[in-house]
Formats: sequence, structure tokens, C-alpha cells
Amino acid sequence: MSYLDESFSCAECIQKCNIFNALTKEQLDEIYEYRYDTSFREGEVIAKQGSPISNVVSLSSGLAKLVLETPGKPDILLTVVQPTTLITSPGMFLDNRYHFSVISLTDAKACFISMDIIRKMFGINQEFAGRFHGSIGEQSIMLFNRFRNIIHKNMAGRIADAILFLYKEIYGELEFKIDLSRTDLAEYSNMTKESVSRILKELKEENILDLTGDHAKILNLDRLEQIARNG
Amino acid sequence: MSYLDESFSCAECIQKCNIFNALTKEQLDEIYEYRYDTSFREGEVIAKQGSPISNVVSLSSGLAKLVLETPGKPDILLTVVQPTTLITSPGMFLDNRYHFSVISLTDAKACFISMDIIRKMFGINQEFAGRFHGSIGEQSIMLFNRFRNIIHKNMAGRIADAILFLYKEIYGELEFKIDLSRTDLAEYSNMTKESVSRILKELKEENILDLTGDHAKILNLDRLEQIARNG
DNA sequence: CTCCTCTTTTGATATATATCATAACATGTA
DNA sequence: TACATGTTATGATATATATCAAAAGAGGAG
Repeated sequence: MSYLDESFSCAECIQKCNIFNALTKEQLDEIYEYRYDTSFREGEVIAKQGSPISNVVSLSSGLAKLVLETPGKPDILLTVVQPTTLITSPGMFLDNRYHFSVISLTDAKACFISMDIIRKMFGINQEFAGRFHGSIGEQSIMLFNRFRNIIHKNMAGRIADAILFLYKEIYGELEFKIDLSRTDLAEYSNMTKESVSRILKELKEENILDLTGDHAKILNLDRLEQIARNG
Repeated sequence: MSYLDESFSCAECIQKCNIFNALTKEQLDEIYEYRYDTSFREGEVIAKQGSPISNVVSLSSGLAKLVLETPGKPDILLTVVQPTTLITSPGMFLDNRYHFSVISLTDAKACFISMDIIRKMFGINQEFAGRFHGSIGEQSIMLFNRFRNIIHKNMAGRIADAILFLYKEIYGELEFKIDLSRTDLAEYSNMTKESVSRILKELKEENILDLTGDHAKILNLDRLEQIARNG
């Protein structure tokens, strides 16, 4: 399903995420020895909840979703990540297990870096360790906000949140091809796919958002943000 | 409202949380110079969401709740902490702000340790740093499970969760004096206080749990766990 | 092009939970 | 004791959202 990929060096890699900018050229070269790229097709599992964390994963192309799995229940879509995000996990300093799964939403490439070399870098580069831990904290704070939004807002507000997140954090344009299915949107917003359809229909009728097929267009950003706030 | 407290030394302090056992006697003595105890009455704010983190807080007596505040909305009670829990915060390596508030549920004492000395220890004691970051991860994982429970379970299951959490993690006995109000339980379980009353009435009628006033007694642990699982 | 499968949409109905109003119960205090 | 204040309980009703069923679209495979 996936195959090894060619690559040059970490120091040259323009796709390395910001955390790695704390490393020196020498340190990056050392990391290069302990990394490999892998390609994924849409829908493939990049990291599986419950499995051991032997590598840090950096998404280098495509999009991926982080999902909380619960047997017998629908998944909870925590967030969507884009290049070049380092996917950190709360289990890294605890039980060394993934506590969510990472699944590609499009064809994607990911760079796997050995956890051993990362741990070594913590000891010799405080700035790198700080940024890395900052990133773990960032994920927690994201989670706090997801919690708040899902608990406090009605369906329209939650869908508005989802669309605004995609607009602001992922696609960057008012008009975009959405890589999430209606079910993905439902799992992000904690509702059923049928309810997603209904809310999208309402938003289209009110000329706020047109999501037809996979083609999304925000027609009235102010109103959409208002719905996200008050919903 | 609160007053400074006498104390002896960190090395002797039986109330220090497990993370600090990674420190040497000398390191603990150094920390002693940068700490102070404070007492709180029930309902007082120990740490306020949004305020800067200048100290790490270790609860040394009493109980406290961690709450997510949102203007105009009910609080979300994330968890209850007991001695001797170190209250770590995801903002520590990021924006240096609290992203939740800590409020005492009973009269309580807390030990405030300067963040500067904690950071210094990270540099000289890797084991301490590891345990500390593990604790931050632990909080994230707790949050994942809270997320799951609130999203997937019905009201009875969520109340069962709350009671089982208090039984297993806080009070340790099937019969206990509960320090959470019905509103606290509601904020933990994401429901209204009226619904809490109704569910508690049902659980009492079925001889599963008797919560009268502040006196809680688990009458049928198996059934309660079953409700928590299937709810 | 047509059939098949999968996703999305729409509609009718069911249900869990919130809301609002009021009553009962505590707890402290003048 | 009686009063005021806060918490908890109960009841009647409203509402948001899920569920179930079926139709409509949208790609692929032959």
C-alpha cells in the first residue's frame, strides 16, 4: 500500500516543520540518518491508536485527520493536519502509545523520525525540547476549544466552526475543494451525517455557505462567523 | 482570604507528588527556596484561566476542580484533583497562560513553586523533565476519555462515570461525603442540574446508588459499572 | 451506456434532554 | 421561632437532534 521514497537532506528540506528550525545543521544531518519517508493513499492509516510510538510523524504532503476511536461508537475527528505539521502525541512521555489514529484524507507523504534520536536531541538542544513540548501543549489547548465548541454550540454553530477551521487553518481561500466527507464533517461536529446535510441546506438557502459535492464556497463570511460565535 | 503557611522542607514533605521524587535531596532543597504554601477556603480560585503561569501548583490538602470557563456559558468541569497532584498546564511551554481555572472544592492548601526553578531543573535532571512532561500528557489522555464519555454516553452513563471516578480516584470508598454540588456534577457530566436530580432519583429507586444530600453510597457497583459502560 | 455501489439528500417520526415554574428542603441568622 | 437565602427536587412542556426509511446523485466497472 505504501512505498519508500527518495529524499535529499533534512537541512535542505523546505517542508520541515517549525519545531525543527531550532536544530543546527549538524543536528539535522544526524536526524537524517534516522528518518524515512512513506507515501499513503487516501484513507490509509498513518498511525494507529493503541500502537507503540517508535517514531515522530511529520506530514510532508497531503492532508490527514486525527481521530479518537471507540469500539462500537462513531469516531471523533479531533482535527485535520496539513504540511508541515509534526504530529505529537500525549503518550510520548507516558505509555509510549498512540492515543488517537492518524488517517490520510488525501494521497499523502509522511516523514517518520526515530523517537530515539528525538529524545537524544532533547538532551542537547533545550530550544528544540521547548518547542516540541510547546507543540504538545498546543494540541491540548486545541482540544479544550474543541470541547467547548461541541458542548456549548448548536449544530449550525458547530458546522460553522468546522468550515471556518478549514478556511482559516487548512485551505486559506473562501472557495475550496473539501477533502472531508459529510461523515467526516459529522464526526468533527459531533452530529449525524443527515443533520450535516440539513444544516448545509439551510446555510445554502440563506446564502451563507454553498457546499455542493466537494466544492465549498463561503458566501457570507461575517454571517458564518456570527453563527459560529452565537450558535 | 488566604494566608501564608509554615513549612519545613521539600525533602521531608510527605505530600510532594511523585514527579518530585525524581529530584535529589539537594535539588529539593534548592526548590524549597522558591516555594510557598497558601491556604484556601472552599470555592476560592487557586489559579485563574487566562492569568500568567508564574508557578507550578501542587495541591497539598483538600480537593480542587479544574474548570474550563467560557463567557456566558456554563463551566465545564474537567476533573477533580486531590493531594498530592501537581497541576500542570498545557500553556507552560507555549503562551505561559492558564487555559483552565483551578477552584477549591473544600478548604485546601496548595504549594506554589516558581516556574523558573522548575525550568532550571529540566536542564539538569532529565528524569524529572520526563516525569513532568508525562504528567502533561496524562492530562491530555484524561481529556480524550472525558471527550469520549461525554460524546458517546447518555445521561445515566455520564453520571455513573462521574460517581465511579469519584469512588476510584478520589474517595476510595463505596460510601463517601461528596464535595461536589449537583451543579458541579452537572458541569462534569455535561447536563443540567435538574437532569442530575432526575437521574440520581432513578439510580436510587433501582438501588444502584443512593446520593442523599452530600452522602453518597454505591449500593450496586456492578450495575453502576455496567451503566457506565453501556450508557 | 447501463448497472452497481456508495455517498448524499430529503422526509416523517421518535426520543433524549433542556427549560421553565414551583415546591421542598436545608442552613444560617436576626 | 421565624425569616431569608441557597440548594435540591419534581412536574409540565418545549425543542433540538437522532433515527429510520427511502429517494436522488455520483462515480466506476464491465
